[in-house]
Amino acid sequence: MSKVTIKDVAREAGVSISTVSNALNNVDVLNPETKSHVLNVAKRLNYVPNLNGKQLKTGKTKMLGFFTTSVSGPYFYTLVESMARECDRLGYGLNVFVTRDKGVIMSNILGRRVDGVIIYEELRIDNEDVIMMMKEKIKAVFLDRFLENETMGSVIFDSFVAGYEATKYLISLGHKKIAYISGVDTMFDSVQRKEGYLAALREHQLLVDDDYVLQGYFEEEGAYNAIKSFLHMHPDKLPDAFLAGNDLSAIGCIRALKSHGFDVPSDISVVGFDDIDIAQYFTPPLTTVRNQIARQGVLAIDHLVRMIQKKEQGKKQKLAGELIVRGSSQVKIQRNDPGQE
Amino acid sequence: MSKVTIKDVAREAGVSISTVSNALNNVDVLNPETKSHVLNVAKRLNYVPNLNGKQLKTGKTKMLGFFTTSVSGPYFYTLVESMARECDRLGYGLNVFVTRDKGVIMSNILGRRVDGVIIYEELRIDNEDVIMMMKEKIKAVFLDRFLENETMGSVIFDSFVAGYEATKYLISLGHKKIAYISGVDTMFDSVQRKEGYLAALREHQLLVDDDYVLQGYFEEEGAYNAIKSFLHMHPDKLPDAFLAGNDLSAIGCIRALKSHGFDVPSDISVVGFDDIDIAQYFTPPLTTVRNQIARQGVLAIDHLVRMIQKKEQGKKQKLAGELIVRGSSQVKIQRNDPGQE
DNA sequence: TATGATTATAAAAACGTTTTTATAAAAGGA
DNA sequence: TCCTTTTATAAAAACGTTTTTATAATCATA
Repeated sequence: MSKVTIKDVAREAGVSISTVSNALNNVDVLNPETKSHVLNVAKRLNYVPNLNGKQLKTGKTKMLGFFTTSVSGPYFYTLVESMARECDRLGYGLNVFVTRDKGVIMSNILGRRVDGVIIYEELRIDNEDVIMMMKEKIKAVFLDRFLENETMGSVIFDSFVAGYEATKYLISLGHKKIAYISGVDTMFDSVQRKEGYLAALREHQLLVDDDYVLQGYFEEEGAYNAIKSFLHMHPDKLPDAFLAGNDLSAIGCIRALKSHGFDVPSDISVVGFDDIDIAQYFTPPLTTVRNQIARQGVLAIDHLVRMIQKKEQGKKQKLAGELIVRGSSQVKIQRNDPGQE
Repeated sequence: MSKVTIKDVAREAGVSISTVSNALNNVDVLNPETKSHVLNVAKRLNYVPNLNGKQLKTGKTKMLGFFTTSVSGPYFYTLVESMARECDRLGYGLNVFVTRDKGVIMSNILGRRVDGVIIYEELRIDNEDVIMMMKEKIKAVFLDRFLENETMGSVIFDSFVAGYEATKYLISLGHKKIAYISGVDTMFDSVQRKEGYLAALREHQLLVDDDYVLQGYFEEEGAYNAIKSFLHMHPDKLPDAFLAGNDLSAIGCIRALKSHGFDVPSDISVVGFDDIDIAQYFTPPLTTVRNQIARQGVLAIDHLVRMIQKKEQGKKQKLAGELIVRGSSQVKIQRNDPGQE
């Protein structure tokens, strides 16, 4: 227990605890001398206010919560780092909960451990919970989730358009057989990107083949394995290009292709999403649709803090991607001998 | 404010608040019927205990704090993920503070926002602060820092031995001119690894050349640039091997070497440290000294929780590395033409 | 000089819990 | 039957703050 309390300071300084409180929170009502005297005593005693007492009384914790299923990988660390820094800048702390336990989540949110929350979509907080949060006037911003709800905020990346544009880009290079490496079907981004991909294919009357939709789980290993087994099962159906659900899958995909003796991009083009920090350094550097992850984090925090401090209404913010063309994609080479490798 | 409090539950159930409290915390003193009745009412009213009230009274927050300068990159995300999961498993939450602001750090620690803290060494909390933390009986575990202090815990990786062994390994392959890519000199691991490297060189009467100690800042880009400028400034002093301060620098180093037309490992061997998740998938797969990062996180949390719950004394835990030989290193090839490329 | 307004400080209430202490009823023993 | 235990619940105190209300002293005004 923090030994020295406001009472000790009051006693030592020979004033009342309200005077100490006023001095510490510089409520401008005190005689300047009294104030500085109190402050000196507080310093001398190494007084640090107990935050639990403070929080109980004020109802504010100056903490924001981030609830997620993972913090691993470039997507999450970029996000977390940007949010944590923005919190720090704004005088908040960030509580990171890596859990799927609804009880933990709800007792922390409704138990007022934090003044507001950022929720990563994969948690799929159900409607009932959202309604309860609304009733309790919880301030919340959802990431990568389209929330119909009026009072909650959300920041999403426009994955549909990103998928659509990336596919159109590949088509424009002359690729016809384009495969998609999907994430998990509970993930908004994965689904949206696939929808965009399918829309572009249909628009160009290109083949929509179920075999061309692989499961890579948004992870390097997942994509690697998916490609390996695809090449094994359908050696005759080699696509012209792979559209990977995110950069991590693109990297796994390229590794798998390389290990089978294919060259990227001259044999097969690969495009990813996100433009994670290592995308530009990979060999070959990844063509990708940039998702300003750090910006998402900052926007989410800023919005949340405004909702808390300025009673701002929750709003939807949708960020557009930007196609970054690098070395992992190129114009389709029409080979004379169709059976390469 | 969470509208419904324990008082509301008490009133609605027709009992006293102490009875409600006892029912909720199943203190076994109540008539089972009373208890279940109270529980039902609480559930019906969607009662969630206010954590600030609870924390104030009990003096426990069931939160641990992690104070660090960054959460980016494989090292940190592996660490944070493992700590957050272990916290969740043990019924704690994790507060992540990415800051260098001593005021923020101290007011959160001494203000009892958390029951205990994990401190990443780079923060270099000074001795005065450590003493104050001791006086206040703060439970703390330091990561990657050798704390002389008796009452605080620490978990470190034995970077000296790791550096020594890695260097000896390179020497055993026949390499003589071995360069080291250092991190920052305030980082324990970087310094220790370098010391181990130097010790091994001396032991084998090998050249200790200041030009062979580069600054890579423990980052991919940093190492990349360091190698580039080294190759530019000393084209005649090409080493046989690079010992990179961590895997990220090893990756940057290899990229730079490749871009100059060198092959790794046939021209130059490269060895890293940590065995980050992508090390095995890199091309070539990295030879590295494994640092069980996730294990460090778990050990730190477990130890901290025991210090809190079982009043365990703070102790020092030192983890040994393990050399993982992969594709980025090989026996030195004695070329006839010493001036390759 | 007496009165009302202002200033500076103190006292008390409140935040929502848990925990200690008190009270009342039921049960047990002689 | 009376007294002592036990059992079940209620009341009150406490945690460390902030905030509201009260009090005393000073100041201005008439």
